[in-house]
Amino acid sequence: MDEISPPRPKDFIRQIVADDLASNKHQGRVVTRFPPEPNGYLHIGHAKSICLNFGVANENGGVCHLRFDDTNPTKEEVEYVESIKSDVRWLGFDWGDHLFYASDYFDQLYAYAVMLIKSGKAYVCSLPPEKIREYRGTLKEPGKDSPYRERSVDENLDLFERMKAGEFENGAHVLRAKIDMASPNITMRDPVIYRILKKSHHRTGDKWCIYPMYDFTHCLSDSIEGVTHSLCTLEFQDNRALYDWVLENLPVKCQPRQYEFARLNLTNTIMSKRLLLKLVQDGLVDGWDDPRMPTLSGLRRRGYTPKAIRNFCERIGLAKKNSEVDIALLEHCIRVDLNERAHRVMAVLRPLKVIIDNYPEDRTEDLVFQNHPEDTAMGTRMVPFSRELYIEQDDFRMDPPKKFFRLAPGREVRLRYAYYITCVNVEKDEKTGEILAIHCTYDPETKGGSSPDGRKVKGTIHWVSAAHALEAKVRLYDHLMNKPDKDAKEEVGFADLLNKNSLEVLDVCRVEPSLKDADPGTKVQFERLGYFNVDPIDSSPGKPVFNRIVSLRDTWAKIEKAQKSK
RNA sequence: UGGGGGAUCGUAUAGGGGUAAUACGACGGGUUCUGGCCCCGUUAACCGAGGUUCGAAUCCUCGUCCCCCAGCCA
Repeated sequence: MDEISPPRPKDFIRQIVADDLASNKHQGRVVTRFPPEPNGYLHIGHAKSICLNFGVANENGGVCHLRFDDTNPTKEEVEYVESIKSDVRWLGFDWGDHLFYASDYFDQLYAYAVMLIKSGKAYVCSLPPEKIREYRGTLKEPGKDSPYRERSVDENLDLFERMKAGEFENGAHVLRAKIDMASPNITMRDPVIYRILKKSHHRTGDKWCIYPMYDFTHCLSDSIEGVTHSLCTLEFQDNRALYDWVLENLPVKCQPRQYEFARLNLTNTIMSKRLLLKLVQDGLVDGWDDPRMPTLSGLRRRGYTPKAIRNFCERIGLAKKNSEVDIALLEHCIRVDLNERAHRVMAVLRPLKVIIDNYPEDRTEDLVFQNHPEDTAMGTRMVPFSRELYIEQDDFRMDPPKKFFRLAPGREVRLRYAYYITCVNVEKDEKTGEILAIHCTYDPETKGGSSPDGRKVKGTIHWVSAAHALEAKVRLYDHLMNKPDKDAKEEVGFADLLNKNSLEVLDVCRVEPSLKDADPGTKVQFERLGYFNVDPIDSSPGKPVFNRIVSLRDTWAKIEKAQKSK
């Protein structure tokens, strides 16, 4: 019998959904929604919400709607709508026919607002913005009633109608719910539900000059769509009272329930739309899809796969506690995915010339390489070998430290899938002492990488044939932000946190010739180095540019670091 | 301190009265034609004080600390 691993314990949201299903609370339906505002690009934090909402629906035979919360035309653009749709699709989710826009409901929303006025539960307030703020009170002190609070239903109806007709300027009047100016929950102190915004909307054009506020729109949109579980982040906990109030005071068909979970925070990462925008605007990154950005478009360009991101979102868990996930987990997830799927190839990032003295000058051999050492189904390929090669500068030391298993004067190592070579001489610039080339001899008996006499070599290094290698540009990415020092005496600002070394461009790397025509978006493992993506934008035919997605775990680097700190 | 929330290994999550578990990380070892992958092991936590109970991370009481709310943003 197969071992069945125990199912991962359900998070609190999934427990609620399961309980509701068990008690038949929503007649067996599960309807969720992912409700982005089209005012920016999606990032890894949104991925958490997307995976949750679509995940919960998919797991329970339900549906998840994609609904744009487009109630503020001053901030929203079609460009964002399109990028959001393609990012959600890329992540691997399908909303089917369930694509909605809050703006589709503007007529209904207006009608609902009129109902509220008629039942005496909403009024037009003509206080200017700063007075509204003043009347709202503070955290400790209750607010006081607006002088316009007791306007007659007829006057309210007339004014609201005229607001809609465009008779007033921005800010002249607003429609407010009449709830309780003394409520300890500030959200309930007669919240504004409609405001005048003389701005054309990316979907409704100039039809409207009044637009509903989030609190009024969201719950009603959920209700109109028959959403059962409305999942949002923690900062909306106070808003839930208003969400429920609106639905309870209007003749709606169904009452969805709102549940809140903690948003994702990641170490070494900023997630705020404002700061992300600042990075772009200040030219600190290359754009929204800079491979260092936590945006889905940035991660995609970096080379992260949807599968890895989904897996990550599954593993971070879900709770109501504010937390910060270690970015090492994200990196772990992409390594797991690519370890399984990426072809292994040879690339030398910082080339050091090696000359095999006893290898014929005019000879070239094609050697057999595994595309994936653990998956023979991925096949083999031929890689040329010749007298002059490049190896990694890091793989040679004049004076090897302890535990250094690579090449050094007199040492023998294996060239992966090729021959054993022994370093016999080092060519240096007489003036600067710079190493120009390494002279080695090879053992013809070790072709393919193993010796008939069974002798062992400690190290295996990667290489490319100098004459055959392709010159390529490679970008090494590191975390965009440094981790804040918890022991720091003073609060450090955004600028101090920026990692100045988040990008290193290597212009003259040498990669094996098979990479010449790699398609944009191809993900490979440069053996012993890391996983790399063929940049979809800067690569051109025959001239791939590689983005490092993530390095391989590097045990030697740790050993060396430990040695140096002694 | 008006209201709403939250506190479990370094980090993120399980555990809903009965042996505090899993993953990432860190550390050590095995294996190895990648110092990768894989395998094994070690490390390490219930915010505090009372109470209820044979037994409390879990239930109760009182504290402490952290987060959110005073947009005509979402």
